[in-house]
Amino acid sequence: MKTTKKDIINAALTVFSQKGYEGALLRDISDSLGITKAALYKHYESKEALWNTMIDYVEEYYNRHIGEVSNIKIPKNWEEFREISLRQINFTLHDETVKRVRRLLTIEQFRNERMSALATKHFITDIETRFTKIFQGMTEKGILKPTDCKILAFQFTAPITVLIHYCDREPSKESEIMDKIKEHINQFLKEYSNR
Amino acid sequence: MKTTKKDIINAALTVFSQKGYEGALLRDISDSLGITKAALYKHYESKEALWNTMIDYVEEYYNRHIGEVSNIKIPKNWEEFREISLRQINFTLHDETVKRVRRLLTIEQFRNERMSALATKHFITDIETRFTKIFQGMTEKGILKPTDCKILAFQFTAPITVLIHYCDREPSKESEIMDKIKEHINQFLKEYSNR
DNA sequence: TATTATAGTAACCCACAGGTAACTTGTCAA
DNA sequence: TTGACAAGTTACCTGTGGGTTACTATAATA
Repeated sequence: MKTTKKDIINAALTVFSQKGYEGALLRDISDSLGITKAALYKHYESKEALWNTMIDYVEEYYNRHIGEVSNIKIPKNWEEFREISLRQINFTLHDETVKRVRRLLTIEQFRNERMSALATKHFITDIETRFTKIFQGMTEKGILKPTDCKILAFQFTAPITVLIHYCDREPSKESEIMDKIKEHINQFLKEYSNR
Repeated sequence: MKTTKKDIINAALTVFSQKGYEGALLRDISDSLGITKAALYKHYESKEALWNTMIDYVEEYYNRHIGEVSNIKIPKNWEEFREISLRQINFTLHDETVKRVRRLLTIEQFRNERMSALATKHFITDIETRFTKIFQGMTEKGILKPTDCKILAFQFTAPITVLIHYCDREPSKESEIMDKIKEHINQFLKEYSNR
């Protein structure tokens, strides 16, 4: 059974997201696939080329699973809003690929323009856009009284973003972090529902 | 004029915060001081030792300038609260050492326990503690009606933290990021003042 | 003035990472 | 059956980064 390009990309993502570009060795990647370093060169002409192809993959994966904004479901009430939010948080927090991408963006965001742009898209723009749409939809349905949905979306999501980073850093504290996320959501609902 | 240990630490912080531990070369550090790599070994026995000493310095600098919690001023009204907040944000955003420390923590937080703990302290715990005290003080003064000050502090500071990271990543967008920070503060004040 | 410690230099060593070359093996189509 | 290609291996080259050594210059002190 031969190693596919995709296998290599996955292995690369795992290693790069743990050690960063400089720290990651081609040997780490090849070892984890049970092949030799030289075999990698049958698929990618250099470490740099492997890196770039991996970023393409990462970008595409991310857009497909998280950035996608065309099929957003507008909750019918605040309870459903909570459920949808928690479901998305759980996915983001536990999907292995998404986790690796997040680590990668975090540690490599200052190394090149592309990573920097992706980090902003991932950590700020896309979530904000998504929740802005949700809040706008809820306003239309009369569940939320008219406000600036964009700033509201940012205030709702940013604390969650911070806590997700926290969880990436110290996974052993996941349960208390989840509590804090729920507390934040509760407080938010208390403030904005029924008004 | 001889190179002092402090000079070296500062140069090290600059280089490490730009390239990370692996990416930083002793040559980068020595060059920026106008000395040779070998001269560094008169002061520090290894790259690792230099790194560790630098972290000590970073920790101490941070505690002295930001973590310090004994002399917190409680604002007399919401307008003063805004001023105090903005002053602190401006310091955090522009102090060169603090900026470097933040970059360092960001890119190295997954590499060792010490950095991880420091990152959590820096990005979450300390700011939360500071603003919890401020909100408690304001509650006592009757400016803020009694609530859970801790969660409130978190909800106030986390969005700012996210935007500060954004600004580190894309400094050219500083002015619009500052606008967003101000918008967040305005919205927050609208929500919590006069109630 | 001689001594000694400190901070510096140039030149080197060694381990090792990225990358290449030459050879092998397995699979599949003609 | 065989030729061709893809994917693998071992052994090697080369640059380079961390670290050492032996030597020098300077400034303070006995």
